[in-house]
Amino acid sequence: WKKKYGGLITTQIRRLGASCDWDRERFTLDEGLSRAVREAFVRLYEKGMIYRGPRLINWSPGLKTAVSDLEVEYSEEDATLYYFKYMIKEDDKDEARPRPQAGEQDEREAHPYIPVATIRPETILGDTAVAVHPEDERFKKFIGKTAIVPMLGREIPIIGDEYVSMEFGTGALKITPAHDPNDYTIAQKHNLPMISMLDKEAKVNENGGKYQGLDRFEARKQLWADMKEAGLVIKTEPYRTTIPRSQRGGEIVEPMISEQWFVKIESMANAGLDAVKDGRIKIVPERFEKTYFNWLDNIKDWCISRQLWWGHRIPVWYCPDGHMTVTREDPTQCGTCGSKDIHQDDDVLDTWFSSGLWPFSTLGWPDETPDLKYFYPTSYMETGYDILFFWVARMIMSGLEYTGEAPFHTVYLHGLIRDEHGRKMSKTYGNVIDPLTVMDELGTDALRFTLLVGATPGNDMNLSVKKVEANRNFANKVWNAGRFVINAIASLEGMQAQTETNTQWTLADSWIWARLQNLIRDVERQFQNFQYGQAGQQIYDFLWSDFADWYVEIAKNQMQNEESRMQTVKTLARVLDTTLRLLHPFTPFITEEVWGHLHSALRESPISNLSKDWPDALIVAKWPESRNPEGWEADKIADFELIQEIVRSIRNLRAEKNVSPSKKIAASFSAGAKTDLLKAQSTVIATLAGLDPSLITIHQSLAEKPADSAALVVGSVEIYLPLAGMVDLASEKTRLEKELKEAESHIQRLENLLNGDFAQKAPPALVQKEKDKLAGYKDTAEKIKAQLK
RNA sequence: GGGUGCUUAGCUCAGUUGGUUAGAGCACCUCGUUUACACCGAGGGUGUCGGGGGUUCGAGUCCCUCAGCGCCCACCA
Repeated sequence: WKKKYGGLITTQIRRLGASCDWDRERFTLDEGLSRAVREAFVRLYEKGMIYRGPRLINWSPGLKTAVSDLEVEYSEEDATLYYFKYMIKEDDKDEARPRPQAGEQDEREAHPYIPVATIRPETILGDTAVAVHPEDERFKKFIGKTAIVPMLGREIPIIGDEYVSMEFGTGALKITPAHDPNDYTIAQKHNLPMISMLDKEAKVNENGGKYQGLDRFEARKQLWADMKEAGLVIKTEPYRTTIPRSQRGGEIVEPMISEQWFVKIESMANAGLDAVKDGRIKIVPERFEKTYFNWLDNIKDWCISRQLWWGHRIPVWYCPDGHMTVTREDPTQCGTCGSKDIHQDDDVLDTWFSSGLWPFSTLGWPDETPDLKYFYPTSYMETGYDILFFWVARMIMSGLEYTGEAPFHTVYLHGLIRDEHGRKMSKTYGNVIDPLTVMDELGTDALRFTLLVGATPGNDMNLSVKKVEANRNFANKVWNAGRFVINAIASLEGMQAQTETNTQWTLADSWIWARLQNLIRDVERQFQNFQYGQAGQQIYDFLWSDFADWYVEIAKNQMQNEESRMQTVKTLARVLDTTLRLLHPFTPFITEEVWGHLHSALRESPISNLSKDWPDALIVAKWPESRNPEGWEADKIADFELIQEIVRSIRNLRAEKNVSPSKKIAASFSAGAKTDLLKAQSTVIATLAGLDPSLITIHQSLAEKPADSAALVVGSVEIYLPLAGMVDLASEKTRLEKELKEAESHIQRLENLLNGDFAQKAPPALVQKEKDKLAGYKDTAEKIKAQLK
């Protein structure tokens, strides 16, 4: 069974591209791990931290096992509240009481009772007291007297306890210590007997008189019917309450007294608290530390026994005299009396008992193996927040208890995946997204990228196929960008290798390289802060917008020219290489594939020295590092951004005027201080904006504004596009006026800002930045005004 | 009841220590047969950042408060 299902799980994990050392795969019932479990149990036992005792536990009648509090789910459901009479014993009646007359009040005097309400009438069979509030004027006179259990006739005391709320229900409470946690607590306080009235299948047992053998719900019906017959029933009413159900089976869980094994948890819990409080362990996101503290502060002893066939058996042997033998090796005789007639405890351990040992049981503990020395303590624990208590807290407690060290220094918690509207995925809704199907249809990389980029730590994520599709498109973009670069490398065939020194980098070359350096730094920073989604998003934007939409388009042009072809291809290859490295953890398959092709293309090319230090596979290639300081080449970036703005505004105008994209048009620039820059970049501008290179004029200033032209102002640069026949003077005026208004509103805003306290109190660099901006807008506004004239 | 998170474009969501004119994908509209990609390219519209108050030169971001939704924990029979 394990081979089949365990194999399925690891197949899925491999399919997702998890990069694990599969030789170290471990299963919780492996011999080594089992030995660790035995060692852990015996150690705790020898320290007196494990005990066996009666305890009210959550019993699952279907699974026939105890389930932990954490495995119980409460759901609000419709139920019935049953009101009935707890008759006071006749003998206790006041002798001086007057004879009953007609009417209820008198009758009640004659046959006094306490009204009680319950949701589970069958538990009446296990009642051992009736409790009222000691200050309750209605009932306090009954305290110390005796009540009669309906149908059974058993006599039970009436007690006073402040736990009882006078306002709720009837103000009186029946006490069933063996089947209710609160009643259990009250019973212990008052030394009440505990009567179990259900067996392991939740049928009434021998304590239930004539109801013995009935299922709990059947007994409820019958008992109530009989009580009705006997005149003990007051009424029933519908009631909404929370019902405890088993997380696994879904059936109603029954609190029951049972013999179980427990771990005294207090010292382990305190150690676990300290490790997070003093920073030895950090939980990401931080808010879960509070949740963790709250749980450990209120923790109860850990019930570690389970009545299942599946698991590590509890290593305790009993002899007929009841001696217990607890040893690391299976014993052949009783450790106390030597009896050979011994049998092992039937119960197994809670699965989390063994899972809690995982960080070191997998490494050979308790032996001081080389693996244990090298890998323990581990570093990061990555898991879903839903098992913070089940698993993480127990690994921390166990790690500290058995090894004296925190098992890891950081816990990173991810959220749960829901459907696109935030609902839990369930078969009933039909909203389940099967990851295998998604991977088949859209690719593993697309799914991985979606999961990584769409999620923020500790927050649930709504997954939709649409998102995966968008990222499939991205993977396609990576593929095609790769194809372009590889073809570009092939186009160098026959060229002589150049030395680096005579290379002239263009503005675009410098810009994309500087942007890449910024990207490397940003991604590094995002990773440090566990912002994996942000990191992925930035790489996505860089590759798609900066590299593919801008640089590749410019590169096409630069490659036309024999002289600049080689250095352009070099830049293409270098940028692609670095981007693929950054992207690899997100989309390992396609990046590995593209990189492999890139590698072999380079090897055969005149620029093969670019790849001379590369390993055989991207997965083991060095992670990129930026050696350039923050702000490096900021002026080049600013220059290029001006070119981008110019191109965008020309494209914008063309779209507005419906100029066919294939039509190459003329343009005049009045560029002022940017004249040299624009002259150098005129080919770039022409290519990207659809201008005719031979019809471009760039001057510092224009004596005369070209007639019949549309005018644009980008920063301090004026652009004139002679669109004879397409330019309507009136609409041009409107457009320019609109732009002027916009510039003026910026000027207004900035002037207000700079005249306020901002100038004095804000950091000077920031103030200067705003001042520069103001100057820019003023310049723009002046130019637009001139054009309007 | 205690705790915690969410509320940002039509939809699903980013927005890292408070600092430009708040972003993305999808959807929508216009244009495009440029030899990497139509799973594409160019352009376009949409926001009282849930309401109110406060701190600050400056708030989507910090504090208080109210409302709605979700989750965790505890469960008054």
